[in-house]
Amino acid sequence: MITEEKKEEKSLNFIEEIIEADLQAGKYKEIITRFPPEPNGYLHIGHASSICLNFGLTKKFPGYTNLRFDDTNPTTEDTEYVESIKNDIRWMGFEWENELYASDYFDTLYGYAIQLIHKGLAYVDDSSSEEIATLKGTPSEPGRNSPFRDRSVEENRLLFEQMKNGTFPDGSRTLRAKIDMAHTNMLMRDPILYRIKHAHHHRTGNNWCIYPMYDFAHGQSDSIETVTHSICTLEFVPHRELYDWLIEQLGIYPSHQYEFARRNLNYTVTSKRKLLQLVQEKHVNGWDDPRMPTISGLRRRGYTPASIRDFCDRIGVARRENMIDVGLLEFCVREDLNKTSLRRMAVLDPLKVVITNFPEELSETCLSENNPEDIAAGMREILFTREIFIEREDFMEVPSKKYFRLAPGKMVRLKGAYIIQAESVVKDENGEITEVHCTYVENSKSGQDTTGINVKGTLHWVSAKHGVPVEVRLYDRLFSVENVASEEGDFKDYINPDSLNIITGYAEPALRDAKPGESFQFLRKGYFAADPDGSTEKPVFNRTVTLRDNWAKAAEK
RNA sequence: UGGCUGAUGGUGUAAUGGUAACACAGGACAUUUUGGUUGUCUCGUUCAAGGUUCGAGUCCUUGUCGGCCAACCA
Repeated sequence: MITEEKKEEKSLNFIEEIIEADLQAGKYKEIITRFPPEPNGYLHIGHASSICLNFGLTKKFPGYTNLRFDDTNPTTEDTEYVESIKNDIRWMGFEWENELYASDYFDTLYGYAIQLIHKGLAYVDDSSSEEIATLKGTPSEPGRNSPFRDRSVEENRLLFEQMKNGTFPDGSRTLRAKIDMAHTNMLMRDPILYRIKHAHHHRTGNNWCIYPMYDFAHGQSDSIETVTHSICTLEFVPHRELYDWLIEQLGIYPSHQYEFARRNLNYTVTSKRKLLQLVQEKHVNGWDDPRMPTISGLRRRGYTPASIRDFCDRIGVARRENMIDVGLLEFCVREDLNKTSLRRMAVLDPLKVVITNFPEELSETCLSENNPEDIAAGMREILFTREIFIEREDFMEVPSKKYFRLAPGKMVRLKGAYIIQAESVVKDENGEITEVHCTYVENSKSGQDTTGINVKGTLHWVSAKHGVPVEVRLYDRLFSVENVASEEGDFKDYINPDSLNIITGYAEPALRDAKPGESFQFLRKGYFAADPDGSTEKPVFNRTVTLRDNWAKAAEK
């Protein structure tokens, strides 16, 4: 038997297993999932995981996925967020079946509330929020009944109607489910279903002054949409009991809730509250600042949809607490960009090199591949001149052992051009090296080298005559500690002060035509994406990620 | 003092009572006109103690440790 390679099928995650079992049991012919963001902020890498899960499920199994905005809290929500969320999901490469809003169901939800009142399962409570909290008890002590718990159905109906009609001020009354104030699950101790908020809603305007709480909107919306598998994160586990209770009492379509563990990334915060704070207090330049873990930030940073999807796929789905190394995300984008991005040369920290035996006026055409991973990307022309820039770190007057870049008397190859040898250095009054004088080796031109000389180092370079200045934004992680949430004190104390370093470098002229969003590999330096702030006169590039750098690792030791 | 939930290399995820695997990270070598890429090799793991079983990461018991739950947020 020579070939027995049945492609190892990737094992299913626990949610896929549930779905497969449901499908096989004939419980459903197709499945319906939903991605339910609240439009109160921008989507981040954590949402990406949920998006890939929910949309991925209905790519793998028959069915579809809805986009539903969980817009039940008018004071925090805005259409700006709605638009950005839609844009980000599409950019990620997913399309929803229906665009829906919890606010579209306000009438239905109101009807559901009336039903509960008639069944004697809901009552209007006049208690203040403090009183409600006091009577709630604690996880280990039972709560006590509200004095308003035993109002008649008729009285409740009337009061709830008045709540709806705007008779009462904010906070003066709530509608509560009548369940059990001694329940071991705190959420079952007569949860609030409706609260009064005289606030403008981004979609329903001033039509309503009462708004349903999450627990009275989410499961009901799932049910209205006949969502089969309602997937959320672990902190909603205690809500499931209430989710099921409401569906049962209302006698509506039984959607089911399944929970997975939120993905945590080290050196990163993904709390919307904290991200909002970073934006509002201008620690970053907006939601799409390339240091932000938002989808829009990652996009501007140069991350590709494929790399983010690959990342989500690799980290998987489970129910245990986790802390994922942000290095994996970087690996994913390197892997993607390595295959697709065009190579260009840019010197970020220039040191002038004069090739003393090269003619002053000559601009010699050299060829270099656009992408060694993709022959079809072809070659491009670059101009070689007597004066060029190399990276300052690529020259050492007194080289350390194993350093095989440029040093006095040493030879290196200039990528796509000639082999040069360093002869002497020019220094300023501070002893700082300002120029390196070299000679080039005749007949050593790239592709036509007949010298037989073997050099270990190959450097990137830019012609001093033809190079164009570019602004380069070097990003580093936004936080200097691995687990920001577990640190004492204010999370902002752990912001990395060096998360952004703006420099001016010299790049080959082709980079002037980079379109915003386009990604390049700057040879030996990393992947860089053109930023919309740039122009033909002054291109701007964001460093997505550095290349792997074994030399830097070795040099550290 | 309660309820819910979880525990597999440094990290993440598999193994569905039958050889603990895959990826990332780390290390070594080879290849390379990017100290990139690629290839080969290497490193190291079932929370603990009992029990059931021919056989336990998986089942049972007890314990230990972690996470979540007392917003008119979602």
